[in-house]
Amino acid sequence: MKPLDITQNICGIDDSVMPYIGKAMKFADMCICSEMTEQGYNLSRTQIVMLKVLHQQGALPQNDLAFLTERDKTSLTRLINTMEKKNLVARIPNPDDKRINMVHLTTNGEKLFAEVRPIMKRIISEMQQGLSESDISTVKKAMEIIQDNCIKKLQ
Amino acid sequence: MKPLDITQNICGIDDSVMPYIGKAMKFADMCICSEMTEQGYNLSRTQIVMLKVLHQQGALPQNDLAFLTERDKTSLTRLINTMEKKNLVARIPNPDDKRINMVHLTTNGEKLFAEVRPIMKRIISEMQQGLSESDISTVKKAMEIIQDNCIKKLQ
DNA sequence: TTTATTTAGTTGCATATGCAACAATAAAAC
DNA sequence: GTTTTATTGTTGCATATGCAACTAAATAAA
Repeated sequence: MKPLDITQNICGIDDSVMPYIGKAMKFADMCICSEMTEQGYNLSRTQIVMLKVLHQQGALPQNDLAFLTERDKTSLTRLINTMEKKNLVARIPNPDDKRINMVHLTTNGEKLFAEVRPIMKRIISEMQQGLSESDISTVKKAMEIIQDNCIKKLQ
Repeated sequence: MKPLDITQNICGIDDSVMPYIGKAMKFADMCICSEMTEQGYNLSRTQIVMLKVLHQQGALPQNDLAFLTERDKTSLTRLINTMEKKNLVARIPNPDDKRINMVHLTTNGEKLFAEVRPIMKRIISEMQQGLSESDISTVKKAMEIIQDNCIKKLQ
């Protein structure tokens, strides 16, 4: 049986950065997840992002949370369900507009975020070891350009 | 209600490229999916990648396909099921080793890939509009570094 | 004021993915 | 040659996600 050509550009078509960012993202997620488990935390990257947004912004309606995190509102509903069961967040109805649930960090959620944050910082600096400041800034700029191009196309 | 701070770095913790690549990836996937639908093709990026790998490498055992595409073998099993139902690929048992299924592109699969390939090329060049050669090469290099760092950590 | 429209959130359904456990086959150990 | 181990692929379960359809509440239109 002929050997595999593992040098080729697998995840995309021809000359694009897509396969590279896709794979990097995948491995980064695995890395974060495995490290969190090792440290005894049962948290996905998604959940950590929620903790962070709520920590920085304070309580938010679900709709705003969905918008900020570029997530479908139904997906957000269920994510908040999960995090509520874990006692990380709480829904508090807005008396001024009964349609709205304000999502709060619980004390426990704040505590967990404070514990997890330095771990995340370390993981990220380990993952980005070997990238120069300029590399990082180029990558960010490039990703923003791609995002903008996509948004233009999607409208 | 206080306004949202939508300028902040949402998808990650502090100064990392993760949120940028995550979002770019998400939008790129949406873009590809929407464009394919518009053109009358019911194909995900994942499926297109499979078509491409099989086109370039010829028939492969499921295990090798899973390895090449960095995918769980159970996930691959079900992806091949889907693509087999759509008559894009076929499983052909290997007579020399009865455990192995060789996954082939069908004639229909080859045909579809030939049709879809130029569309993908166009989408990608549109998405990368505004990136210089050097940007692209920096991004690729950076993604490989991140991937390698992750793999080291995961071992 | 009453009706129509819009908005926030939920649920049903379809789909995708990963881990653990499994069956069938092949290879290694004895 | 028989037993043990490893490999290939599948299935069961749990989880995540998105679209369409829905309910409840607020706003606009009549």
